[in-house]
Amino acid sequence: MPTPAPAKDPADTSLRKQVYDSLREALTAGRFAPGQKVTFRYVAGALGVSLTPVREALRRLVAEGAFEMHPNRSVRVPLMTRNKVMELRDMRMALEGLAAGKAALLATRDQIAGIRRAAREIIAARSRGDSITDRQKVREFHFALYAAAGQPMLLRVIEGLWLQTGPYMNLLYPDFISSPRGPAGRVKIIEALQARDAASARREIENDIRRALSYVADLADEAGNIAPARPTAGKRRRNTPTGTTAFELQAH
Amino acid sequence: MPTPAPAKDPADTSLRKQVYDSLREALTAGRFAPGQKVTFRYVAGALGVSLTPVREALRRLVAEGAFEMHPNRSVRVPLMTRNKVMELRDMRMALEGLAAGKAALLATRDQIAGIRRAAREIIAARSRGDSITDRQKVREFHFALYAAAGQPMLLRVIEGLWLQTGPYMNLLYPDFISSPRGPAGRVKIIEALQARDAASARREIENDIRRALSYVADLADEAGNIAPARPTAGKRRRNTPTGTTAFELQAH
DNA sequence: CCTCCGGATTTGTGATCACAAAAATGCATT
DNA sequence: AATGCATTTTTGTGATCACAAATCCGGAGG
Repeated sequence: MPTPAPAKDPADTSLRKQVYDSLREALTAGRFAPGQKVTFRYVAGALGVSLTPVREALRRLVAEGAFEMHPNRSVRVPLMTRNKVMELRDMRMALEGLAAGKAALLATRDQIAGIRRAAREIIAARSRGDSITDRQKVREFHFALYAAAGQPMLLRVIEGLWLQTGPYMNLLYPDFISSPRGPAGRVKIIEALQARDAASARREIENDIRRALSYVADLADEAGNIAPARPTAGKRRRNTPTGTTAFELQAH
Repeated sequence: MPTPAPAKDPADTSLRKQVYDSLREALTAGRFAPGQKVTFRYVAGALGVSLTPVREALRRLVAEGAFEMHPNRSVRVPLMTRNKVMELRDMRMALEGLAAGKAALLATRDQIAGIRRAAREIIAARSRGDSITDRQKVREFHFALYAAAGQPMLLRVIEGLWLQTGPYMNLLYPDFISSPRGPAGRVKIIEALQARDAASARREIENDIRRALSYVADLADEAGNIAPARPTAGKRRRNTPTGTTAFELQAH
């Protein structure tokens, strides 16, 4: 039973961790609107826990940049301006390029096989228009690659950057993924791994990230407004749980 | 009055922030021994606050990698192995090189002046053997440079990496800083800024970090894994606590 | 209709309590 | 003296309470 989530620490059953995972999952799944205010008591109510674990989970996500806390001490989902996306793009190019280069030098046969399998599953999902598993497998492909670099601290930082870009990667669908060069880049990466060609692996990853994030950046204007859905102009009266975007809770 | 500390959010007077700053400062000042256990109640007692703000501050530092939490749910100061230092070295080279390159393209005349001033103060402090202000000014030099890149998210990540390497940078003193190429590198960086030469600025920063962190990495086996460690020896567990370094509190 | 101001409500912060897991301690047995 | 086991102490976790700052809301005055 391969769980899609990294499941980094299966032994941690603390409520704090559960809240953290729930929020993180909801964030990457785009279940929070950019700019939306998130109160401690709302999350606590939605998940049926007290404030204590919610505070710690939310604060950690703030420290990781997944949420941001304003001087008015209110927590919101960050708005992405074009400049911010470009900044994340450059950081990701630098670090994921570094990881890909290391991976090319160190990847075992089994690891390469896993990466190739993820690449195949991306093509399969994409061919049948399943954008959900598409995104999931893209993530799997990348992190299987970076894990092969054998640098856990680097992996953590990269995960943090993905968490920040996560909500906005939905914007790549369905238009961007129709681009012809998508699969070709991954093929080249796998070839680079087999050839132990670090420079090539690095270059291909950098190109991949540059293309995708530049595309996203062009969709974000300076105000942080993004094309799809969410007019958001209208004021919300009370943040009754029905008014805001659903943060579907799993009962406890 | 330029306060040496970044003072990112002067308005935040919460106890949590104060505890966070105290711990961070104590950590970079080397007032915690690597591997030392840090309990919530100890910190709370030392600073005269309740557990609540301590928990949140410590957890944030764990999220940032400044401390690490073991599966036994005990918080400790991380031990740096040689591999970890090398990993941090490569990450810092990538990100700080990126920042330096951007800074070369964007730095204003005033910003360059500030960077040059920090460089002069490094030389002054070093010539009179004042390693405390030496380190402080080195930090100032680097972050003035990176701030000129105008990329706040990048700056945050770099700060996180410095926080992790911080306790071990004491190892550079007093031997390493006698190395002849130290001042020359900074001169070249400033020249690169004036010439708007991004590639050169990047290369010089990378060289600087490579030299310093490689030096630390070679010491890490002894410093990180505690002195004894006969390669063939058996258990020899008990990392003699070195008498619990003082975490000097400021009363409240 | 807009602005400003008052109180009522919401919301983050910090302290305290109760509890369970983990570590430390003491004691008896071999 | 060394080892196994039960007890006590320490320590992290989560819930709850009290409080102050921020926000919201409605009405008076322009």
